[in-house]
Amino acid sequence: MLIQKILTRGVAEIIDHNHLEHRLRSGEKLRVKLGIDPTSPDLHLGHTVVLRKLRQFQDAGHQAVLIIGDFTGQIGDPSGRSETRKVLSEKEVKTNLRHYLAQASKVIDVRRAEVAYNGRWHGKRGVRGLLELAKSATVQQILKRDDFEKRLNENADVSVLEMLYPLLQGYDSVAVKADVELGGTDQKFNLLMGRRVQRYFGPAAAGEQDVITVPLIEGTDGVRKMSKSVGNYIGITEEPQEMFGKLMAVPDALLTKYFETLTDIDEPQGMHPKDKKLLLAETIVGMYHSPEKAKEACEEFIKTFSEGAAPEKPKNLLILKDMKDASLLWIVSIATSVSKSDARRLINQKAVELNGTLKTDPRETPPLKNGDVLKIGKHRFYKIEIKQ
RNA sequence: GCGCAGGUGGCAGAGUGGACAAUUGCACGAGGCUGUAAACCUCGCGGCCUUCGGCCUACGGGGGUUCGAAUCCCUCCCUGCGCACCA
Repeated sequence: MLIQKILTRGVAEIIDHNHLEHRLRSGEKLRVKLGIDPTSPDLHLGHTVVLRKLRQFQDAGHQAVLIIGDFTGQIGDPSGRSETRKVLSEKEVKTNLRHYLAQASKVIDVRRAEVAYNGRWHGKRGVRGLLELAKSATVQQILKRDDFEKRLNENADVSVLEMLYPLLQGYDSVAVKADVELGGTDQKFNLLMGRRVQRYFGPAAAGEQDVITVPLIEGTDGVRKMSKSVGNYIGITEEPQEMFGKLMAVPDALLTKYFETLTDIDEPQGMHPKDKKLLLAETIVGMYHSPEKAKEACEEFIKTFSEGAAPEKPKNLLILKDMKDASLLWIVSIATSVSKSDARRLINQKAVELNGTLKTDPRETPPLKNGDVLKIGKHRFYKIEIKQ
């Protein structure tokens, strides 16, 4: 049952499927590798897809091995888009990791996972080791990577460092003797490179790893992959209310995928899309907070958006006592942390309401008192709190 | 190193001495319609203001020409292409 789930649910591709299935059924304890990125300490739902897969392996008694790319992270990973990534110090990597693990623990059992910094082996191997590693693949093979090929065709640059990356990452598999490696579909090339590198280092490795790729999920815009930089993500530490709201804003087309990759329940059939989404949102919020909070968030959501009432627990806006005479413009600007010009536009566009009354004069200095509710746009509510 | 072509707002991409805070598309924001979905329609989208208007800062960095520069000149930095090696 669990084996079946591992092999099918939320899976994009398995290489080599038969081999892996055989090993899973053999009862062997497998070492399952997952590389994590020390540059982004904040996890969003997109990250959980692969973590959930790892969790399934843990539940089946296998050993999770998390690889922290501290070494590669410190050199600065230019892969992916053109923007050069910032280089992280050792300290930053450590801090990020702490946050990462704390958040990941909502999905996997961190205590039972092995955590390894790849600096531990790459640091020792030195230039000689690097050159040895460089022999494990040909330039042609490396350039087959879609991303590289595309960029070459577009005359965008591909650095030598980037070409080395798949190999360095692949060597991690040798170092930790990985039996299986997990990753998003975007990682397929690198994961396969791990197999090649393992083959090259032969006896030192435990054989070639099997590879499971999981789908990348689109973010709240429904188009681009969920990512922090695009801003279409749903963070797993977000407040229940916010998380719920974001999930409800996701386009319907994503429902099936979200149910499959982000939850353990199956998408209900014949239900109104909105109700499916409510179920989805409640389920997911329940997973990262608690069923009670999820229920609360759901009720709150229906109340505020379906019925248009003010929420129970809006974001608080603190106002100092001597600022009580502040203009509406100023208040809106502070609340939304947007420029005054933008705030002015919002007011002009009839997006600002105070206690349910439309406010259109930026210069007005509304008499504020504790508990007043400021509404900006459709879904931003702020509760006024006068502080001494 | 030499030659050529470029570097414009979050991105793409116009503009090539005054009418440019800069056409347009995407993204984004607000309003409408809805199910805070999609699609669609309208408006907005550098900053600041006493806003049918005014001011400031901006077109890779610096300097210059001019009444006036994103637009011309010099210089520096960056990118791509070609040449130079293989021939």
